[in-house]
Amino acid sequence: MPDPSTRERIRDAAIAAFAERGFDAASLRDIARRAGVSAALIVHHFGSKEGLREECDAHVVQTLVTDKGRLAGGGASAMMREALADRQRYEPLLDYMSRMLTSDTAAADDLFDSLAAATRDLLEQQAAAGMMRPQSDMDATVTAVTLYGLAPVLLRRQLARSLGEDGLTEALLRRLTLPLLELYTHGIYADDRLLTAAQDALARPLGPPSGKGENDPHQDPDPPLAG
Amino acid sequence: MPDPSTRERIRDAAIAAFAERGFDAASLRDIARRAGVSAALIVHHFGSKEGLREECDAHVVQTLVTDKGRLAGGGASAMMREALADRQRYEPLLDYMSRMLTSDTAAADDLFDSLAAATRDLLEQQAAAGMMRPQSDMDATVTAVTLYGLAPVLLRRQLARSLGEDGLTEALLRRLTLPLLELYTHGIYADDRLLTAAQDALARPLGPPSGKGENDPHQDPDPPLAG
DNA sequence: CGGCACATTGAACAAGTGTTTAACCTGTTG
DNA sequence: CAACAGGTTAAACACTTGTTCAATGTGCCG
Repeated sequence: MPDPSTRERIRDAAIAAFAERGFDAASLRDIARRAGVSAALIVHHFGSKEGLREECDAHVVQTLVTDKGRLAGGGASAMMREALADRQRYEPLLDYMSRMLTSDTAAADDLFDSLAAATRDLLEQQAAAGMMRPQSDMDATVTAVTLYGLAPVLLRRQLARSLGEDGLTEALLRRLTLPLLELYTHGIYADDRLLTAAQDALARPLGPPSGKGENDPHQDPDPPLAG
Repeated sequence: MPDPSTRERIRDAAIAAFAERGFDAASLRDIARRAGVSAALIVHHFGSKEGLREECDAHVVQTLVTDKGRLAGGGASAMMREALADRQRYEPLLDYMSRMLTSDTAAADDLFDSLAAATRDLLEQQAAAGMMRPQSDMDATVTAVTLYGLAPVLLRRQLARSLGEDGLTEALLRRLTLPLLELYTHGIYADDRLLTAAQDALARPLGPPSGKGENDPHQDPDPPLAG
């Protein structure tokens, strides 16, 4: 590719800096040093640090979502495949994305909506192909599956550390493939006990705690951790 | 409870400030104002802002994990149950926890390890009771289930927005209960196609992409999003 | 060449940062 | 009472922050 314009160099340096240290902690002078320019030039080009952020947000969203229609086809898997293939280039983007998704900016909402839409496309496609069990609440399923797909990215540090790997390596992702596909194919529970109990509990009119306490699934909003 | 000591007032104000605006963005003067003291007093009591952070980290971890043995018994569900019951008090803690888990501090690692350990206890307990299907890689399952349990907390803003709720309301958690329990009980897929394909792919020695591209599960590190 | 637009810069600015210092107040102890 | 210890503070310090300003280059058009 031709040598990037100064604007682009600044933008990429900013993305890297924001990804590494966060928006507040990354200073204009730090970004300027990375890009080999002066701090004043950044303001000249982007108006303000906030303007720079908006441009970075937009660019990251476009690169991750819109660009080359990555999501339209293969879902987030294509994204991650590329991320693995060219890790050095994509790592800042994933860091940036994580920071974005936990912030409350309009760009974060756009990004999440795009990801959720891609997830919905994929699931509906699979449902149409008869690969999916009928879902009682498709919107909730789509949102949950999107959340679950993002969790390994947001918590990749803990994920890697917990399984003794160094970052989101291919070995780590290989290792996760089967357990996750098993979960999505058969679940982890051997019978319907918890599910039917929860169905019963939810069928009751909502009211005060039943008093059964610990074992009342109605009060168990976090089945994954609590069963 | 008796009126809290000045130290505790400062610590709680700091937790709220850090949770709301992040460690860097929350200034000592801001925290001081919330606690009704001077900035100098904070340094007097905690040595430095970093010292204050460490004490906040430790206190949050203890409150969420150790205190009253919440996790030992009911897993994160007990935690969330309390969080719902006394939302105003626990919201800062959840915000703080989210920020902590995505930072790279020792306290974050401790917290995650505690959560993972609690998850492991629960799963092993359920396995012993014959409630669980046999898992091919228990460590990976434990880590994944822990990640998935945290995802709704870390992304609670997007979760709520996506399903048209205002925060982690009880209605939202009720709505998620069945879809998630269905997932954990039956999975979402109707047959073994994807799973067996992945098993085959992983059984092959690792090498270059098979050329099948989009449908090669070996290259699909993110089943939840990509199927 | 002159002139104009634009990229680029170092220096300065006001505001805010964490931290230090010296003092003040308020008890308690001898 | 005096002396001390500790909680508490306002003020100052050195520093960094985002931003502004005036100036210097640089290339293009007439």
